[in-house]
Amino acid sequence: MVNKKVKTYMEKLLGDKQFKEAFEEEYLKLLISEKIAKLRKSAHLTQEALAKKMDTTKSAISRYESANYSGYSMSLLEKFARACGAVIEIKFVRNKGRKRHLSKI
Amino acid sequence: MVNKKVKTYMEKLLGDKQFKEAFEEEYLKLLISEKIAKLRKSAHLTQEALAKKMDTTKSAISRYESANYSGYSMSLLEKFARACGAVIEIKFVRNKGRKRHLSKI
DNA sequence: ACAAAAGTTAGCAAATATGCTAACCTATTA
DNA sequence: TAATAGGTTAGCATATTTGCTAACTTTTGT
Repeated sequence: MVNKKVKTYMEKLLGDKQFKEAFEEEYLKLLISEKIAKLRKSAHLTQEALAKKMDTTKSAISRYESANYSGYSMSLLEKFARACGAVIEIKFVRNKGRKRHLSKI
Repeated sequence: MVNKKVKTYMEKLLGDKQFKEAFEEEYLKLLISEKIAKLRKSAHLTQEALAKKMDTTKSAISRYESANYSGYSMSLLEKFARACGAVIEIKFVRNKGRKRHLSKI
């Protein structure tokens, strides 16, 4: 667990809507690039070997695994997963609390 | 649970690599269109209301929720989720064993 | 039945993702 | 040292996605 001061500071920041949205977006990107790199490695493939399986080039793979890339498409991630012998699972999780709805009251 | 004959037949089909890949891809699409439509409804938004929140138009929303659409990008899904007060979780699951079971689908 | 609201579809311009080539960097190893 | 393998970066052409308008169909409510 992170230091408590940092934690409360982050909570404060995350209270700011604008910051929160930007943070979540950046964080997701980071997650994806990290995850696909990890997936490739777990399949014991070099970027070039994977590129061959995906009908693309190693330079493209490098781009996708780079932390500041953001243009992922589902079809790309699907190809990525398949070439690594995996399957994608995608889930939408509603943030609890905050917005109530009239119908719920 | 599906009828047993159907189940074994599906298992046989899914043993065919080509079929399996096509099936998984189509199934994922279906899942996404279904999931985002469900998400929107759970947020009590009409397509038009959601479109406003996402800075687009209701015709676009309709397209994304249609079962034969396949061009999803992560940034779009991200926008979708945010506008509905949700967060995306994405996971790559390595297929370990050789046999797939319908129960997992 | 009627009107309004909600959802669908087609076709277009602009924006964005993708694959490619080619040059470059960094380790590892013969 | 040289050579090779793995990875990174930039710039370009093509392909795909996205938002838009406008007309259309379906559903809902009175």
